[in-house]
Amino acid sequence: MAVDKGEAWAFAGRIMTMGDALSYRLRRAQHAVLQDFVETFARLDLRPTDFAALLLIAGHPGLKQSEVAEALGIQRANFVAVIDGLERRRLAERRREGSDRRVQALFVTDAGQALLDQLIPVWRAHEERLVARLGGPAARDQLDLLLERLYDAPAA
Amino acid sequence: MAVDKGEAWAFAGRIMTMGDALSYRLRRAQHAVLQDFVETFARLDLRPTDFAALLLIAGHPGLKQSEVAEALGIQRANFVAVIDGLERRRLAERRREGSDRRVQALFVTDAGQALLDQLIPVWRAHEERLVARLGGPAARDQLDLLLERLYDAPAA
DNA sequence: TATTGTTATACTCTATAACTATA
DNA sequence: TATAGTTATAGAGTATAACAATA
Repeated sequence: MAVDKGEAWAFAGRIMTMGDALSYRLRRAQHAVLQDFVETFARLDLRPTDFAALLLIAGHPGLKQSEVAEALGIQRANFVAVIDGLERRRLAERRREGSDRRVQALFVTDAGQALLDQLIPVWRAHEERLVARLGGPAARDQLDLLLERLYDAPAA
Repeated sequence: MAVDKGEAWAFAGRIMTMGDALSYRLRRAQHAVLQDFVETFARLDLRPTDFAALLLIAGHPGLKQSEVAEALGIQRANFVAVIDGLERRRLAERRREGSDRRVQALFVTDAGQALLDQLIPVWRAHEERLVARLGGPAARDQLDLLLERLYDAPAA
């Protein structure tokens, strides 16, 4: 491809669009993966955040709401509706049990644990579908590494 | 894969959380990159979609609204506000010029082109910042390849 | 009938400020 | 004063239905 002259936004001989942007590819990939996830869990009426919260609380019983929210990367204010929903469905529960009566300690109920036991294989299948698209476990590990560099790196 | 008993959600001997999920890493990475992008362009009051639209129209003058919307991956209904904004600021314009009087052909104005000429280096700097985080151009190419596999692949 | 641009609407996610009860 | 949880609210981004003009 030649072509240029005059148009300073052309680079290395070709017209640039956001298709050349990493942010664009990330957005497309994230959207595709999210769709697969949502479709996988839709029939169970569980959104990604619900599942992530259940999984985290099951692995670390007694975590505070604000700790779970932070680990999930959402505002504690926005986590209230999430835990409200899980509690209403009797999948998780809040308990004021420490000496500090401000904190809500979180636990997964037996029903929540039973649901998780069902869901883990479904999630694993979802992950394996993605690994297959990527070309195998080695490719997945490579992708994990690269993605981590993007968000672990100091903000420039 | 052995290990299980009782807690079926523990796998390979460790507690699983969404931190092990590809969707989670993608979300984090996409968020980090988007933040860098937004901060880079914030002082110019240009959001990612504005920039992407300008760039695309500049490279392909006369595109229809619906074509730009589709290329950008947004609904044509939601693109109306985007092009409204660009037109109000005299960066792009709509023209009914074909034989089909339903279509709006889009063009970048001189002011829009001048802004783009300023913006391209800023965008390039943003991309180079990301490449540096990734570890170099080879890593970026590798990431591009992997991301494309995620969204180009048939939906399973 | 079908399509282009448009309007209206709704739903999710995210972000912020301010309140309450505790500490 | 400060903190945990909560409420309310506002802004993006996204998705769908329906309409007018035109084909």
